[in-house]
Amino acid sequence: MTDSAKPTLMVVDGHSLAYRAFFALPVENFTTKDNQHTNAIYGFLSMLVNLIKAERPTHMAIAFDTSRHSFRTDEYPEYKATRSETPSEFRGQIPLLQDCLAAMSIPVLTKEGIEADDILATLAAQGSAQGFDVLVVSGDRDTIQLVNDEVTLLYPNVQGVSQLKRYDPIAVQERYGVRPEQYPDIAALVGETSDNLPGVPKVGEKTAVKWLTQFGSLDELLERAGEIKGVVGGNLREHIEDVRRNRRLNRLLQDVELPVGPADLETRPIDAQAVRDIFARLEFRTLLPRVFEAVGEDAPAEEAAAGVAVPGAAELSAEGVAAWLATATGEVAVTVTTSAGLPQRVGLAHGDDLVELSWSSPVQDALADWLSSDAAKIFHDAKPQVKALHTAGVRVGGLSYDTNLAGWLLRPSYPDKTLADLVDRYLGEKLPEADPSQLVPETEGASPAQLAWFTARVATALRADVPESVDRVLREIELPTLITLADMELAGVAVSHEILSGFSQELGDRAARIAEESFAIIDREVNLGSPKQLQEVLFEQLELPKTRKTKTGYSTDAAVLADLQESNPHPFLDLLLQHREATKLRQIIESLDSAIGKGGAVRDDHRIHTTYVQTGSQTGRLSSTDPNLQNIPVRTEESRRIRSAFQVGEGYETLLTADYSQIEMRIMAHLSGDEGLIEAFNSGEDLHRFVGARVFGVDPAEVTPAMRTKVKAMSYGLVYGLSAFGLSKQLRIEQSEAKQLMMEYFARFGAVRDYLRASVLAAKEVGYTETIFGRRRPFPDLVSPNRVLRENAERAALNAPIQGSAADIMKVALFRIHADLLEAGLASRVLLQIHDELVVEVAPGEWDATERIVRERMGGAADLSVPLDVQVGRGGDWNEAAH
DNA sequence: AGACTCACGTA
DNA sequence: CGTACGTGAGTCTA
Repeated sequence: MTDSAKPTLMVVDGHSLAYRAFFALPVENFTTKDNQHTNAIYGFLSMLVNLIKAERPTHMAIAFDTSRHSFRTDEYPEYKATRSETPSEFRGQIPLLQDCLAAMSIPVLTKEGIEADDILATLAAQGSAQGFDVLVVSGDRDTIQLVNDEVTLLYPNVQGVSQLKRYDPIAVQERYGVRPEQYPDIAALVGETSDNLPGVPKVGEKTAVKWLTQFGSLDELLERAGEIKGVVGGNLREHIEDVRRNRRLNRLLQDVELPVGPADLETRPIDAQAVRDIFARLEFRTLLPRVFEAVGEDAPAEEAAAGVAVPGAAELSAEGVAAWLATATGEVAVTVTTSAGLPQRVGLAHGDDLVELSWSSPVQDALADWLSSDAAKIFHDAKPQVKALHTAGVRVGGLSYDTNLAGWLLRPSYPDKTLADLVDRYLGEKLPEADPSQLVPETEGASPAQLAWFTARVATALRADVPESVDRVLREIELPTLITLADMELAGVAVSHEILSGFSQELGDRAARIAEESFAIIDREVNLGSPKQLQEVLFEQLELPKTRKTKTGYSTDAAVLADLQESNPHPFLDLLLQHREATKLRQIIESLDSAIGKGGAVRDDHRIHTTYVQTGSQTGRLSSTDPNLQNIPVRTEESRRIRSAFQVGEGYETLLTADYSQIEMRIMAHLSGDEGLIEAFNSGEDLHRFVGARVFGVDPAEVTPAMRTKVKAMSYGLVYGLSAFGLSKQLRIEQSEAKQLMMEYFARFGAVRDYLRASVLAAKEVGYTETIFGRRRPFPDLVSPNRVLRENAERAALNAPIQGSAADIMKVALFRIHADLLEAGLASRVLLQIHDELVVEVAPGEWDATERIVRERMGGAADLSVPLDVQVGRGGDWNEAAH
């Protein structure tokens, strides 16, 4: 029994136990929505939690193998060679399991060329020497040799990992008939099929034990092998070298050099938030409370919820509101419920003082002044509420915090966007919500005032977490942008149904014609929109060569079809591409057409009102939905007809488009300080011509279109972390030529490469990237042991400050233009933002003033070492205005 | 009905 | 083996 005065060191073979869990648990039940298998992780953690609870170790470590390769395979290449390939579904779980362990503050130990069991052996030896009770947890029988009075082995029963058998010296003697240190001798004689170590034929445990008892030791037995009679005696003499080799290989190293010793492995408090995060990602629900219970900590979310009393709200009259507002100093949290785009009820919270009122005309008057004043107001997801108030004729002022935006800025990768999510995450409480599945809900949802109260408390919690630079982005960029977006969404953009429907008809007819034609060629009718059926036609019927693999088969995307057309020309391929193009355009047109007149304050206003999702990206960009107006086709002549349907609306004179030229490359020039690139932008020369001249060593005038294409692809690729492989694929050139191109490029613009390298390195150091304005994006995967994850993170981290700074600059320009137009009393208004482009609707007689504001604000949005070039166009529709 | 995959539009 | 998005059709699953 464990002496309670002695510390307990528990060392675990992570690999072997996770592997057992992998086969013990059905993978179907343990797959996240992102298709990540988690059965091994779950099974292992479940076992570990039970162990911690039962054994209460004071010190702990988990060891993992680094690879198949070890000093054992060096000596005997066949070692473990018969083991089937580790399934990739298993291998992928190991880094995630290690992430979980990191969150639980449990040290993970690995060493190149050394197996996990050798690490266990070393720690066990050190631990028992230093006065620990040692628990070795492993699924490998070789660890039996470690058992002694201080070291106990916990070994999984045959079925799975739920039951562990405890082996002390007595239990080993009972089970195997020898002392623990003799077990490797038995194993050497019998052999270990799972390690591909053949033993002596016809010799099993019984015979081996008999011999060892008889001769006293393995050495003695081998020495006097001649004395053994019969077939087994002959077998032994024949396989004596195998036995010696087995014994060498199954001896565990007890002197592995490790960066830590037992004393360094003291259990530490878990990182509750990190555990919650990764468990959420792995969709583990029941495990969370078990973890907290096992380590003796409260599960904060559940525990705290019970104790919170939500204050009730007083219903106020118009007079009451004015009086209440007069006494409410400092920030007030506001929640406006809306219906059909208009305010419904308003809840206010000032500390624990909650009031609530219906949006009716007398109340409106009492509130309007305060709402539009500078008095500080906190919202959660203010935009729809601001829109409703603007529609009701009350402009919102004093927006001081938005918990939705703050939550996003703090963790742009997290999908928790609702107030309930934030209440859970930052307060550890549960927001009362009505169960939508019940007709008469048993639980009542929070009232508007209570929502405001929760919002205010979440804001306090967030403010404690949000770094100063990020808080500035919130106050100085995001909040002003929010007000602007509200007005842009309300304004909408006029779109001609006539133009769209005519074009749609035309494309529909064309698609039908192409389909007929293609069916004639392949002699059957298939659904050309079905990748599955297409694969059948292309790769079975027409026997075209198989292409790039996808999850479910072979790709039939446009790039692949173009390649096929080149190598194996077939009329069907061309028709298929044409069909895709026509149906795609038609589909875009149809969805635009059906969006006309919806979502605005006025029905049938012939305009499209998109919704900008301010928290829709991880870089700081906006996204646009319902419909997405940021991906309207533009590349082909035909697709530009769609843009001509976006027109200047009634009461306005013309559309103005303004876009930043090469903003990302300019940011790159600024951030890298590359003198060549800065000169390129200051020279006034065409960027790609200038760069091409430098790279190819010719005069700018001598840069051929082919040269320009190459450096252009290279320049843009840089921003995305493009490799020589990717560049060669895009330009359809040899990889060696792509490599050469990159070399030449960096020979002339070396500071760019230096910057990119240093920027990723710095991100690895601090764990996040930062834009020029201080917006951050965390990148935990930069230090992931999983190569794919890590390299993806590296490319994203390379791009984030560049794309993010561009987004910041555009937002600054956007809200300043919006503010200037309002302040100048102009009717002209910004309608659309497409990342580096704005579309403005200009009222009669306001062109000059509007253009001046747009140019000034866009050009002056940031102070870079290169100018921000702005291109302005004018026209009656979006296509015309683009020139 | 809801989730997933593929393909494809934009910056 | 190139970043950031949203949408729609087909297909699979419950």
